Amino acid sequence: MSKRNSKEIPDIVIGRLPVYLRTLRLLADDGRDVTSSQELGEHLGISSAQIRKDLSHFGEFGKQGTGYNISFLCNQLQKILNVDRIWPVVLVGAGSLGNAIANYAGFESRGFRIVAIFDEDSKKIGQAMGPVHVDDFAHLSRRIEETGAQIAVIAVPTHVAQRVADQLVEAGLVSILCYAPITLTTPSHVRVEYIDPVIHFQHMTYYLG
Amino acid sequence: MSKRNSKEIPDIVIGRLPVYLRTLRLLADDGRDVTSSQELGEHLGISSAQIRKDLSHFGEFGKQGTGYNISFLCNQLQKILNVDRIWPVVLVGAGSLGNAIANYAGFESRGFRIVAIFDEDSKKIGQAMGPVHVDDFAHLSRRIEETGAQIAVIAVPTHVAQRVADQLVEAGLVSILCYAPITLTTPSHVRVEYIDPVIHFQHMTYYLG
DNA sequence: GGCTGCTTGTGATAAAATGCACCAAAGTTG
DNA sequence: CAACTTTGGTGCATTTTATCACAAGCAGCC
Repeated sequence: MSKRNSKEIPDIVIGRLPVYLRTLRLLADDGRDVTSSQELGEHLGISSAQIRKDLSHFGEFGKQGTGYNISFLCNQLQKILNVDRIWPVVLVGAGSLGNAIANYAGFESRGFRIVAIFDEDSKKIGQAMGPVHVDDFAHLSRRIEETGAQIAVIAVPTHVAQRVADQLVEAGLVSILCYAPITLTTPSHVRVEYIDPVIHFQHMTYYLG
Repeated sequence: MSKRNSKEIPDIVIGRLPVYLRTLRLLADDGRDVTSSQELGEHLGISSAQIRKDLSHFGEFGKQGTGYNISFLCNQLQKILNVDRIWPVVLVGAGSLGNAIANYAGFESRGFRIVAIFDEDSKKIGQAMGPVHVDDFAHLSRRIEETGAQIAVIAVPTHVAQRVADQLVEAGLVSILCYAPITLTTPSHVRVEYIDPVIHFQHMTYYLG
């Protein structure tokens, strides 16, 4: 039976589902039709029991003796994660990082599309970048309304990141992925996640003695 | 008393230290001299008790009634994380993501320096990119030996990432930061961490219903 | 049809992480 | 200088997370 509604499922479990999905899609690309919690676990470096238990929060997707049908499980995970559709995403910051994100071709197949890019630098406004043209940051609210975006990416220098975040929240966005190396202060209804390579480096160097 | 040697300290604790360090440096840049576990916790959205407990694994850095001297604590954390020096890092992949990483100016102040960039595309080899010129991936081993690098960044397309990882391991690297959306298979002495924005997006969309 | 060999889903159990309460030390105030 | 406030460090309780172990289900085969 498919278990309780969302709220009670641990966030850490939700966090692993995208990794499962990513891996299953790669297996499917390899031509594979079925897999097992054991194979998946070995590939990901986690225990098969954990994978089974994680999935069991949402339903029964496998068959005893056989394992999981890959394309079926992909579909189920996509529904669970709400990526059985395309989410519009706005990007703030048209520097080299913004450019790399805008030009990345791998978003669409996994449920996301960059629908607008903003910057304050008049030299950048109007330039083509990836699928769109750089827009004036002053047009943020209007463009968010037009596109219906709920997700933003911050790729601006550290010292302006908080100000940008404030304006994104003001414009009604509720999910922010922040590449600037700073912890943002936001209202509790806004979910912020962070990407900072140096955090990973420093985690590694601890063990390098 | 400064507690047990490294091995017994939970990895999850180590993972928070770089965030503490990052935040303390920002406070210092703001001209602040002292802070408290409470202030730090509010800023980071975690409990003050957790911060105190995390730090207590390594020694006693605060003063009752006052809190923590920021520059002192920064220095201590830098020593603990071994970033009281500059670590050479090699980057594989000179596409737009590689370019963004190579041009990022924020590494040096936090303990890292890109000392080489590799690609297989002869049109890119020789180009200036950030602080160095793109080198032939075939020269990997030699350049790693010359630079003494132990850390690598993978910024190549998904379908070549595993092959690149194999060669990095072959060349003796023990720490890999992978931007490709794939879980790499490596020997157990190699530490791999991942950055994949879509994983974060999908985590967010779960809650966007 | 009835074995045999796998694999799932899950309740029970173990381990780990977090939060809480307290005390001593340091600073502050009047 | 004494009462009061603030804050870090620490042992304990609680909560969360991961692991174990096994009954039950399915597939293939003789």
